Amino acid sequence: MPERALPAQEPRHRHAFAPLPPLREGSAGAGGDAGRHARQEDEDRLWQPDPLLRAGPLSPGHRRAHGAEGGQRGRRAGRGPGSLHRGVLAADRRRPGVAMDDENRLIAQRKQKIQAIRDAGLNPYANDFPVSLEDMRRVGELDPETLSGEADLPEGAREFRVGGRVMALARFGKAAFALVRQQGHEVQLFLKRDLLGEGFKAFKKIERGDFVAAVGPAFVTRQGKVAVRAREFRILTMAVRSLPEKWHGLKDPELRYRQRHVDLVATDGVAEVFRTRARVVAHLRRYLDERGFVEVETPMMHQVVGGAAARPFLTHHNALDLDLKLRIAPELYLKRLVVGGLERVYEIGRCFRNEGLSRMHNPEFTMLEFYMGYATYTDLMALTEDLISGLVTDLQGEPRLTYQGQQVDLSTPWPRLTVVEATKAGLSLAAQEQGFAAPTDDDLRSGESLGAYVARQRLTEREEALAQLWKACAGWGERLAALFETFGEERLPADRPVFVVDYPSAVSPLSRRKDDNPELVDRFELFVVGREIANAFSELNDPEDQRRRFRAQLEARDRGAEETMDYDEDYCRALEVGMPPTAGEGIGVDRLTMLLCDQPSIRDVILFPLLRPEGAQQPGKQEARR
RNA sequence: GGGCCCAUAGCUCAGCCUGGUAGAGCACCGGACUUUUAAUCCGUUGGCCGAAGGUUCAAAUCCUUCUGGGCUCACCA
Repeated sequence: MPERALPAQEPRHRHAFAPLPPLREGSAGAGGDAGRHARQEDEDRLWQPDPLLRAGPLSPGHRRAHGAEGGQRGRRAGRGPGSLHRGVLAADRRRPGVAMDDENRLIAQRKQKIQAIRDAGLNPYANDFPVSLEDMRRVGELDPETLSGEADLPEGAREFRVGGRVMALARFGKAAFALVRQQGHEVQLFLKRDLLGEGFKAFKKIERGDFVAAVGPAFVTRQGKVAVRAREFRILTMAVRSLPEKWHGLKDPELRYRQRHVDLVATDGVAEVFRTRARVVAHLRRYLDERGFVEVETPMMHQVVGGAAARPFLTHHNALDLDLKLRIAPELYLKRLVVGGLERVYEIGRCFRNEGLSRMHNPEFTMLEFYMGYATYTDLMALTEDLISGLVTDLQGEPRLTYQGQQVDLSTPWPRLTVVEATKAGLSLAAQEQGFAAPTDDDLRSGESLGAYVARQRLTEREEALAQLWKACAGWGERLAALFETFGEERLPADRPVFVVDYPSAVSPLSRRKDDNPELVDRFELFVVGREIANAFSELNDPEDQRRRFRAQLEARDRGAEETMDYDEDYCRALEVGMPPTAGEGIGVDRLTMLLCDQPSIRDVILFPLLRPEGAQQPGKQEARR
């Protein structure tokens, strides 16, 4: 079935995306320092594709480290220091772009060191000493078991040009070890005074956090580790501000999010999360590209909000004197493209919803939406299984993951439950926990019977969340959806992904009704560990029914529903041009990344999550007026 | 927005209940040490205890307000 529905396209298609040929030597050096580039061997070209850079599975140990870290943060919640007004790390956030008054002893000492380097005739911000990432990797791949010891190194042994940020320093009087890191690769340098001579004086000024480079052969230390014995040593860049403590790293969540650059350097595993996120996005893109989907970019500034139920951000275009809203979803534009003949189309991009923040919600978030002509929501379930289990296998080496201690088996096919089944199961579990009567099939049959059941069991008194929803609910579909959200979602099986199918048409204004039951639509949502990861349906392409659904949204708004869709007549007109039978799906990229990186908060997978501005105007310490 | 909790050295944290001169580890600075793995040893330096107000002879500590943050509930993916 998947094979029929989702054929990978012919090679012809892939050729259209073949990588550009490498730049030629002359072009890159034009107008610049030709000697700088001439020094490197061809294989070391900075811009060349790297045959060694393969996307392998994450090591299990690495993932465990993430989990432990997340747990520790959880336990420490609320205990971290919050003041941000005096620290080395905090100070320049208070006055970005303004002369600092946060000189402290550490910074003054660093500046003195930088001056001392200048006084010695050296450049503390040098860029004339190339280092080879290729060499970094090669040193990293050397096996201490087979590498000959120091005494065995022949004269003229292979030398490596390595360098990066100093992450650890162990100094002795006349020798030292420095662990340097570049692009995730770490190499240990061994520096001896009698080998370096004058260069050792420069080394004396180095601290953790500075960038250095060295050239020399590799050897095995007495501790059995590979290191590069520096024959030549250079300072590349000196840092003015010191890094957080190496052992504890940066714990204060606010500092971590506000100064992600420091977090990335200092907190173990953070850089890896964002490298993995990039691989997730690349995988999604590659998967869709290979199957003939066209990537597009549709407007983010909308005049009519649609495609989801959410409140938008408002903005304004001056020249047109036009009020605009940041998009809450690209859906209606993408389907216009299906009408236009881009029958496999997708967009990966930011959406904006003007709502509260939580561990699961950031006001701007990244969504993949794709539409597939001549397909149904059933086809998309198969595609989703294939896509996500393949992604997990690519990253983990097997279709299995652990999220916050919960093991999830992603081997396909995944179980499917109807909304009615999931609601009944959830209510039955809740009934056992809380001592009320489980619903019968008759209770779930109509809006009236649901209302009677909820009243009889006093469910709105038990669940404040339901009470909120219930007020704006009318009819079977809305009431069932409210009960599913309150009682069903969080009680779904957690050890497997679950497709919840057959949503009520009343809560699915853009979905196609089921042929055998117009109260239901051809729609599913994918839940993993009780979290909604994807939402998909066969698209409604009957323009008259679409108009009725939009009108129903307006009626719901009048009843007090806060988040409803605008009536989009232009979209209905597009449907009148004719949209082929189509299925579409949205996948929350941030939430998917949370699962794959075992991160507890959406803020841990967004580089710069929205934070309140630092508006603390302190009386007596007012900033200069401008 | 509601509830609970938090803010002390560059970083990670004690001290607060029970008010009486501000502490530790790491980092930094000085010294010793030519194979370290959170190196070790010796000696220094470093704080408007988030801000403002109050109680008190005396406040990091008790009270109030403010600012920022975390968790959680509600809406949404």
